[in-house]
Amino acid sequence: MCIATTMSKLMPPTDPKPNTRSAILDAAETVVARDGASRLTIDAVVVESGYSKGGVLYHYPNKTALLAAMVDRMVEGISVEIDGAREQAEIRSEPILPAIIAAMVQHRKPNTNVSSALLAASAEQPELLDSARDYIEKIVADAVTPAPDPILGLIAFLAMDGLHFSDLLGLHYVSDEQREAVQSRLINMMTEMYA
Amino acid sequence: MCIATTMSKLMPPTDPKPNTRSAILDAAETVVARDGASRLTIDAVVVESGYSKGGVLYHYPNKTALLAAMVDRMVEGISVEIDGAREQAEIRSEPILPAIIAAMVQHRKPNTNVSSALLAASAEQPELLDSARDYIEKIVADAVTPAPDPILGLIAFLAMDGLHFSDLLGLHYVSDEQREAVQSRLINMMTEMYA
DNA sequence: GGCACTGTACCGTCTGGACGGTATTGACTG
DNA sequence: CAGTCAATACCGTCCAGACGGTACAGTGCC
Repeated sequence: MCIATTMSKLMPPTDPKPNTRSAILDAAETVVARDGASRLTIDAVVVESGYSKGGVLYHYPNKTALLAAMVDRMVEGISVEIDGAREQAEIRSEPILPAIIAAMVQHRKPNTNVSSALLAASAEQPELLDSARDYIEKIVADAVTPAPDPILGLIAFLAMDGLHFSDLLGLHYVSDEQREAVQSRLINMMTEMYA
Repeated sequence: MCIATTMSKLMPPTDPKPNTRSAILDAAETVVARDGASRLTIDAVVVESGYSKGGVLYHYPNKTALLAAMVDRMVEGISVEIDGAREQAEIRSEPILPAIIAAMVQHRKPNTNVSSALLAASAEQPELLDSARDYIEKIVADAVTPAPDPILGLIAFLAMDGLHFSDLLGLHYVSDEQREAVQSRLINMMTEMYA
C-alpha cells in the first residue's frame, strides 16, 4: 500500500545511525527550498549533504525512495505533534481543535522547510502524496467533522495550510506579526467554538 | 516608415493569432496538472499541444519564457477578475472584501488548473513568482489592511489559498459540499465584518 | 568480518535548444 | 502586374550535457 512505510521497514539501518539518513533528507529539503523542486537531483543531494553518491544511494537506492522518505518523515513529524496534542486534550477533556491548531503552530517553528517534501513529491511523483492525504483526511474526519462548527474548523485548517504554502512557494505576503496574529486568532476562534 | 508601424511589426504576435500561444500554455498547464511539475518538458508540451517542437520554440524561445508566460497569464486572469470586483464594489460603495472573495470563488470555477503555473514556476525558477507575489502583496495592502478586521480578512484569503493549494497538490481533503460551505461562509464572514 | 561508507567509472535515456528547412502572405518596386 | 524580398508561423532533426542508476573495488571502524 504505502510505498514509504513498506520501504522504511525494508531498509537496513533504522536504528544504528539515523544521523546520516536524516542528514540526507535535510540536504534534500535544503535543495528544494533553495533551488526549487526540479533541482532536486541525486547529485545535488550528494553535494549538499557532503556524502558521496555511493553513500546516498546506499541509504536510498533510488530517487523514489528518497522522495518517499521525505514525505514519510514529514507526515510522521506532524502526526507525532498533532496526535500528542489530541491525546492531551482528550485526557484533560478539553476541546480538540484548539489543541491541534496550536500544535500545528508549534510544529512549524523548528521545521520551516519540512514540507519541501510536498513540493518535491508533487513535482515528481504525485502518488507519493497519498499517505499525506490519507493522514489529513483522517484528521479532518476525526477532529473537524464532529466539532460544533465543522466548517469553521475546516477554515482554520485551510488558513493554516494557506500560511504554510505561501511560505513554501516563497510568496510570503504575510509578515511575521500578521502570522502571529492570524495564528492566535485561529486558536481563539477554535476555543470559542466550544463555548 | 513611422516608428509605430515598425514596432507593431517587430512586436511578438500578441494580436494576430493568440490562439496558438494560449493553446501552448493550455497544454503546459494540462501536463503539470496531470503529470507533475517536473514532467513539464518542452517535448511534453509539444505532444500535448499537437504542435511541433520548432513551433513551440518559435512562440516561446526557451523554457523560461514559457514559464514566465504561464505565470503572467495566471496573474492577469486573476487580477482582471479581482480588480473588476473591486471597482464594482467601490462604485456601489459596498464593502470590498466580500466582493473580492466572491470573485476568487468565481474565477476558480472555469480555471481549475491555471495555477499549475505556480507549481511549475516554483519548481524550476522560483524567481518567476516575483510578479505573482507583488500582486498578492498589493491586494493585501489595498484591501485587507484597511478593513475593519484585517486579521480576519487575511484569514479568509489564506483559507481560499488553502483550498486552492490542496487542489493543486492533489491532496483534496475537502469535499465539494465542504468547499461550497467554506466559500459561502467566508463571504458571509467578510460581509458581517463591515456590519 | 561486516557495516557504513568513499570514489570512480560507466551507461542509456531524457532534455533543452540550436539549426536549417518550408509554406504562405503581403508589401514594395520597376 | 510580375518579380523580389522579408516576415510570420510553423516543422523536424541533431547534439551536448544532465540525470538516474549500476557496478565494484577499496577503506576505516566497531
